[in-house]
Amino acid sequence: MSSIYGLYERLLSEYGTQGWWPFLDTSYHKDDYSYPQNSKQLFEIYLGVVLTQNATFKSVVQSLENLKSLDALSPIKVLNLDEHILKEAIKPSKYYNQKALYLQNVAHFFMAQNGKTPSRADLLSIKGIGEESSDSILLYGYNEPQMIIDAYTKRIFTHFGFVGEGAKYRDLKGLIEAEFSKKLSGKDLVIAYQEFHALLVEHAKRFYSRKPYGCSIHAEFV
DNA sequence: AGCCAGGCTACCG
DNA sequence: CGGTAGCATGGC
Repeated sequence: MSSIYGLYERLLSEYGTQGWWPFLDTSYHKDDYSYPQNSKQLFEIYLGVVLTQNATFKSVVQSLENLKSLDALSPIKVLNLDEHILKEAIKPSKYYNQKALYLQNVAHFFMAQNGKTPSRADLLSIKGIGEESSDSILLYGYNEPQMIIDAYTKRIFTHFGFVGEGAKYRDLKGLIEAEFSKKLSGKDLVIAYQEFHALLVEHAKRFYSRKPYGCSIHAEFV
């Protein structure tokens, strides 16, 4: 087995389903893909997406808990929060000056959206939301079939030889989506993208933090 | 004690 | 367009 889909199946058998996104809401259960179920959970994804940019999972949880203790997990409350307080709350997630602005931007956007599903272009127009953040919001927030490409995905795919060093975001996204959309559709496709992304992160945390890369799974695909 | 985290914007050529 | 400096904390 040497296909990209084969890697997905192999990682799934290795680590199992990850059932992923919301950081704070403990009502979220693995293998239940019906989330987010309300506006609060949806906005938490927007917050998490911004905070997680080049930051660790732990630090994002810390920041979200700080915001929660300030009762500032809703867009209007983020906007009403004193800027200094907001920055202090999200400090663990780095770049707090930039991210405070980004959080205000997504809060405005979220309210203007009024429940509608945004387009990818709309999301990209927000200062602070790039390609990965857009796809994360669409895939986990709105269950739209958009594969997320992050630094780990690129690292693993380059190491496996699926793409060259110079591959760009759209190259990786196109490659994966072309193969997956031939095999799956509808909700199954969304779930596969969610799980594949989460599995790549899990795998990368174990084996792709530091060179030399590689593990037994890589050897199976050479 | 360093190294490095699930990026993005602005600005360079 | 493609490439990269700057952002800037804290866990391991």
